[in-house]
Amino acid sequence: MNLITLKLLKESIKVKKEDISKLMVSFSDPFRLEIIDLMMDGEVCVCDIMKLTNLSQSRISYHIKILKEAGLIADRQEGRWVYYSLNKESLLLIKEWIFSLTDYSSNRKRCCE
Amino acid sequence: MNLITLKLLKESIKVKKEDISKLMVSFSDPFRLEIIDLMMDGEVCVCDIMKLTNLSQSRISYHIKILKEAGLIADRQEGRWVYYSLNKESLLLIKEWIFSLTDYSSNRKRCCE
DNA sequence: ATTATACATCAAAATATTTTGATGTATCAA
DNA sequence: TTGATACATCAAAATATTTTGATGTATAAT
Repeated sequence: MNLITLKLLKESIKVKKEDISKLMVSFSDPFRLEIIDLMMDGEVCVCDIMKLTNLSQSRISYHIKILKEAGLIADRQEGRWVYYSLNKESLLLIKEWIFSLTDYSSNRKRCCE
Repeated sequence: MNLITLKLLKESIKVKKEDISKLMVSFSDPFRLEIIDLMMDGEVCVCDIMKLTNLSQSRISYHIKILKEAGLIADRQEGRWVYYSLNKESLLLIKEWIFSLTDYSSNRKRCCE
């Protein structure tokens, strides 16, 4: 079974483990966390990230691509610039998943038999 | 700067990006999510996981090791069996981090300049 | 003592991810 | 229309992760 049950306030929803793990891959690299951290203060372009970190342009574009493919960030082009920002919907999905982990994981010994 | 600021209800704490990313690596693989999912119902031994999934013993031990090194799970030996369970402290750390992501990430355009 | 079970660990192979430097495309300014 | 800027993409190399099958260690049952 490759689904995870998120037990939320009102209802249970099922989410594919692959979707969760793909989102989590976003957070599994310190450089991506750095980029995400910058986005918490608002939109950033690749050039902002270049100024604020020591990462090369293509390296940043690569990590941005990972984040985008996971659905974690949105982009908006304005002339030559592309502004990236965190996608609140996917953040909420993660939040709900973490909630179900922390709120429902039992203290029961021996789950099986 | 390799620290992340978690802005919590009462205080701000700083957490190393490497610690967060290591925890997040735990969730970045569907097989580990499967194992974590099983642990939500209580303690499991490797043999339980073998029965409930199609993973080989050494493969499970490998993933368990990743989870353990990230600090996500605790273990308890009882005779020949080792029982693994989720470590609530690290789950809370993740929860707090996700909170700071969702609650404080701004809608502000252009973070820089 | 011998054998079986539960699990860890190891080295090699298989895969996947990340980095680098180069090149390509679009936008804009002179 | 030439040159510069912002960024994406590419292929190759560098690295890291994952899987496999074998072997090792402890515990326990016979």
